[in-house]
Amino acid sequence: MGSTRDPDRRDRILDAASAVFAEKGFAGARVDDIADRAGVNKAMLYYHVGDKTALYSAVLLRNFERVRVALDEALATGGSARARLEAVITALTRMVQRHPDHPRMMLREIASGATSLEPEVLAAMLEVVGVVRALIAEGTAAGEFRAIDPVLTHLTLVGAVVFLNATAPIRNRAAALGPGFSLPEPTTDIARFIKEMLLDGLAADRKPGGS
Amino acid sequence: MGSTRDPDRRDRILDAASAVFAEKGFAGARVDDIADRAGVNKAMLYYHVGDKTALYSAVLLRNFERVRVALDEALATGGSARARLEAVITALTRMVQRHPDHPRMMLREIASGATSLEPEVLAAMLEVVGVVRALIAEGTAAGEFRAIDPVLTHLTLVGAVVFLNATAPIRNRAAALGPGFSLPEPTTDIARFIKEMLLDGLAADRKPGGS
DNA sequence: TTCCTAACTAACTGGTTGGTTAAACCAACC
DNA sequence: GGTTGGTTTAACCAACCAGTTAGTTAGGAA
Repeated sequence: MGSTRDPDRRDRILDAASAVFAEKGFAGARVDDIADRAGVNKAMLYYHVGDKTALYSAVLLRNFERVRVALDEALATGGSARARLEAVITALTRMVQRHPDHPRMMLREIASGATSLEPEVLAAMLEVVGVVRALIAEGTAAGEFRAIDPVLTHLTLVGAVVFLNATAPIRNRAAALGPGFSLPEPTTDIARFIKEMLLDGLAADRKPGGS
Repeated sequence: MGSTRDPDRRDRILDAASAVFAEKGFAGARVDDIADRAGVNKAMLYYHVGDKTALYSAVLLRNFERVRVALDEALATGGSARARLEAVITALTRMVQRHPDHPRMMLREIASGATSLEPEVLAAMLEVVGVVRALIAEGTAAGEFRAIDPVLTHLTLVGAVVFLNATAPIRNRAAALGPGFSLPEPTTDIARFIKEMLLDGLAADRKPGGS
């Protein structure tokens, strides 16, 4: 039976937890803080979701599901592998900007070696990785992309999207320190940059033989 | 005056702190744990370095200095901007693999928005960024690189190096879960991949008109 | 009305943790 | 052999924090 008082209390709890975990990390997050932001008594977190680790896993699972849905939509646009890859980059960029909590949490997970990531969450992540990997492999097979490692390519892509967006606060702080460093880019600019960079490379003259 | 017993006790403390901060993050790190790993009494940390935040900043400052030196060496090899950029990528990759603590700490800093990064540390970081940024700008001016945002390019580059290396543990865990996912790459492979990817792009056919 | 159960709360607990302190130690110099 | 001053230690403490618990509220069923 759902709550008689507030049916989506669990969602509000997960929202608050996502924000706090992203901001402070697992160890830095205070359960009382999460409860306060969610506007509920702390014991309710334990009643509705579970302990701190269960809360953490629940947040990651929900957030990965969001990404998976967004990627499925991007792939559904059809077209060439390149066109779909561009759609994926756009979707990822929009996702990262609309729900910045998720990449922030994952950055910390990567830093810690994902030692505490539950198998369930790991599986959700691999599902997302698989989508992009398959797309790149398909593009390579179709002759659209160079023969290139699909997993490393996927990581470079995600790394670029996450880095360019997640470093925005640090760049703003840098801009405040010294002049001529600021880079307040609009959403579309970052996505466009990544597409150009990854697809066409940095070199002005492309060497065809340079496998 | 330095310690009469052990002149590099401070270095040993910083080494231990670096390892623990990288593994657990600032909030997750236990001062007692750092002291144990350094093989000293906890009070020695406060005597030689300072409190937990001072310890953290001292570690980052030392680690950034290492990166700066490595980049200076890479730039000193001379040659075209492209050649020097390749040297930089090699140096960064080697650096990340030899001292993985630093990128792990910085990943967490990026995740938290660098709100707790002291100005002194921020300046050390900007110095490193400036080196690569200048090199890219020079290459663009010389016609070697396309006209492209140097800071975003730098971030993409660093993001790729860090991501491809820092995700190794998570990929190994993934490989243990499902078959056909593993990617145990040797050092040089990752550096070569990044060079090809960033310089020549992903596309099999480069479109010259693509801005 | 009475009883039952899910939802909720305030207050507490037991363990942890960053930081301190007073005393001890030790090498050098007089 | 005594003194000085940097170095080291064990023990301690106050604050903090995840998790629990005893008890309350409200709505629906009998």
